[in-house]
Amino acid sequence: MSVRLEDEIKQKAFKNPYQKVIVNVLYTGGWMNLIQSGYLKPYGLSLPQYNVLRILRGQYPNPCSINLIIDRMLDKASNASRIVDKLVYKKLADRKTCEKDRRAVDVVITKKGLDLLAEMDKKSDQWEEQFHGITEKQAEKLNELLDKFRGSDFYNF
Amino acid sequence: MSVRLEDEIKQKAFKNPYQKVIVNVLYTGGWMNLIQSGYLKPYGLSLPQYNVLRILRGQYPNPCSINLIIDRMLDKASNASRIVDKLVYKKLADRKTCEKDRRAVDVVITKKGLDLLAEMDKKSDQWEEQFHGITEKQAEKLNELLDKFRGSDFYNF
DNA sequence: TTTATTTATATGTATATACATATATGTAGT
DNA sequence: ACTACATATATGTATATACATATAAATAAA
Repeated sequence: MSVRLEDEIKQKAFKNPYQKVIVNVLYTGGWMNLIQSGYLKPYGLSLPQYNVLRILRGQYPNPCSINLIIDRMLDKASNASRIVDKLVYKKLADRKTCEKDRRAVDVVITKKGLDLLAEMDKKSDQWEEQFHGITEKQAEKLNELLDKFRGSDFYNF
Repeated sequence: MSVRLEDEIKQKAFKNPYQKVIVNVLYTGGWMNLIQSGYLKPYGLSLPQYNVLRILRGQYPNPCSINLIIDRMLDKASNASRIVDKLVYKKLADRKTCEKDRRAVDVVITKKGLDLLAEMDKKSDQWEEQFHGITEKQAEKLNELLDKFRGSDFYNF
């Protein structure tokens, strides 16, 4: 039941292992997104909406500014305010102008939002088990290699 | 100059290494996309457009059907035909109805498309070196772990 | 042959990202 | 106070994905 990447994308082979890492990381990310979407769908949330909602819960009962949300988001988003729009529309979050700095907004998760996340938490362990195809030691090694791989960041090509 | 994921996304810690792998893969993918976009931008191509163009070159001088393109694409796209639209508009590809099966289309890369890719090839080695922060052996190990990680696919939650 | 089903592609809609720019408020320099 | 600049957020545009559905051609069934 092994799933070799070369098979899945029907490519002969890679020029070198680095090329394969590039494709492999993107492919694995896409695969995870698919699974994650399946998990989120019954709750009517997109992945970015879910992530922002969890960021809001992380600060609760304190408010988040849009900048704080952007800071915490994985994929830098210039549209955090539009994602918050959706959450506010669904009444999962409240937004009002910040008293101290009237340029900023205070975004807070609502009771409805907290309840929804609590509901989702019940299934999250079960969901995460899909990703336990490797041992804990291997997962640590994988993280170490990914971190090191990104370390090349400073080339700044 | 190490770039620990916990620092970058300002999170305390992860519950377990599996959770970190999930975030790490997505984060690394986003990081790669950023770098890749920087590389593609001067040529006026988006990443999907670039990938499809390379698929077309891979078949040249034979034509590709939309289905073949979808098959070869990393991230299954229901909109391969719209990406081809853009390439045709930029005269990087030609599209015409297939003679043998008039439901299908024959998509072929143009001379202009081949020239563009040739131009880009010159810089691709230089670009890929950004991803050589690990040794070749480590890259192989990384691939092995990612493959194994995805092996859990069959849970089908 | 007529009808039904499958297949290949295209299109419409909602949501998302990336990028540029607009707007309003805050802050610093003079 | 006045001006210049920085900051926080919002908005517009182009492109992309995911999903559902439409259209037309091919194939199978009757």
